[in-house]
Amino acid sequence: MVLYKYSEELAGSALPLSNNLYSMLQRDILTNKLKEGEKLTEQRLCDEYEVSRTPVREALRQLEINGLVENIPNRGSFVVGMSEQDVKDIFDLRKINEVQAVRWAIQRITEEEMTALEETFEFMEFYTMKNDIKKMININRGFHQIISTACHNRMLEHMIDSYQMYTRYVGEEKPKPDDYLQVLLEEHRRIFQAFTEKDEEAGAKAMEEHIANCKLRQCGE
Amino acid sequence: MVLYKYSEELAGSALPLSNNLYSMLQRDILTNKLKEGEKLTEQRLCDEYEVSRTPVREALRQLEINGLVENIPNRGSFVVGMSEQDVKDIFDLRKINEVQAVRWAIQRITEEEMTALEETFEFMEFYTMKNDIKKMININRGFHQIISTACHNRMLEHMIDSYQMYTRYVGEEKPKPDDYLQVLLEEHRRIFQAFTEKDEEAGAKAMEEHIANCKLRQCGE
DNA sequence: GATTGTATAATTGTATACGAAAATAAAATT
DNA sequence: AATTTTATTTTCGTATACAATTATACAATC
Repeated sequence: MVLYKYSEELAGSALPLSNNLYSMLQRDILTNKLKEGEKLTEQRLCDEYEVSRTPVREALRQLEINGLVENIPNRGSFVVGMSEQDVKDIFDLRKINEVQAVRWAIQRITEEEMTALEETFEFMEFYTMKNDIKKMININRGFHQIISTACHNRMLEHMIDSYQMYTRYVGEEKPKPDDYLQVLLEEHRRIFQAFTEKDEEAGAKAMEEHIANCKLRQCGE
Repeated sequence: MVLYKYSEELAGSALPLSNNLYSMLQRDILTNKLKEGEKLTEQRLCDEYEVSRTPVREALRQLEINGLVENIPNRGSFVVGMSEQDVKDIFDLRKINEVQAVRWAIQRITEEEMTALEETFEFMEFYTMKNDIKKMININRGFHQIISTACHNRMLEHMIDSYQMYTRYVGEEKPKPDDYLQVLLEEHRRIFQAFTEKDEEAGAKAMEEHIANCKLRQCGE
């Protein structure tokens, strides 16, 4: 079942998530194709994305909820976007919440979830060996996804899932050092090991360092 | 300016936020008027809320983002709703994040924000004296709002603001003990005092206990 | 009787139409 | 020339229309 999931992505194109208008606009804002402060005229989006106003408006309202767009009544929608500071701040946020998630997950993980986590980690080892960064990025998401599910706090899971997207495209085309995947793998190994040993403190520490490192790698300094 | 804000609410009706369709549906899901699993046919919502399908669809898509509604393509929208466990979980989430917010806020609060916080706290004292629960609930929101702003982490502020709504209607018509406002005021006094003394640890502790108490008061046990 | 196939109705997804508000351009006034 | 006023255009907010999909009802078959 987990195997199926990754082989599906493996078979499919490089593009991970659905390409509905909402995701596309999200991507284009986060990758700065649509710039901070820019006005998003509905008709313009209709033309550029080749859809009618109804789906455009629906997407804009969704973007408004997660703060990527600001809507001023009767005046229009404006890109809010994310500053470099915002991105750093989100890594700090993710750190707090995902550290807590690991703690709860280690306490509450089911056998089935543990199997999935194990399988996923093995995939990570495999694709590190193959040096396939693209696959690793997808599997990495899966790894964290399993943890956020395993903490059995539906709202924390929801929060982690929705905040993950803000940092999704950060440092995407930044050149990676040769040992990038090895380092990433070792960070995940420490997290995974904390699960096998049911060591909450070790898990919390490993996750905290992992996200701190992600922040360093992707934001620099 | 802060004064204006509250006097505006004072003059206005009891209903705090805007009564657009999104807020109304949100309220009706969270107060269980629309029940878990219930299908939300667009036409039915048009009839019941007396609007056309366009705003209905926009609202449904927004509710989907914050997880109150699930949308299955070509089949429709279904109420997800919140279990009692979810509500408890959210208080735990809020605890983690608002404790962190207090820490950062104590470090980073501006003079202007400090003045606003002071003013707000004085309003709390005033309405506790007047024993006006409705006003206190609004001002309470304002108090926490100022803190989430003062932490100067735009994304944490956004998170706190959006998660606040999940517990907004919880225990609303539950009878309150006689000393309810006094107790609430004292909890806030401890938080406020931590700000005046710039004591991060005291602030964190006060906020943690405050939210734990909110959970106790509103969820019981 | 249960199951499959077909016709009908209901519902969603998208496009378009129209009134209202705002932005812009042009004309009139100081 | 600068400012105000008016007219025009653009854009938003909402309603409605139509095609595509799904659900339902009913008949036919096993």
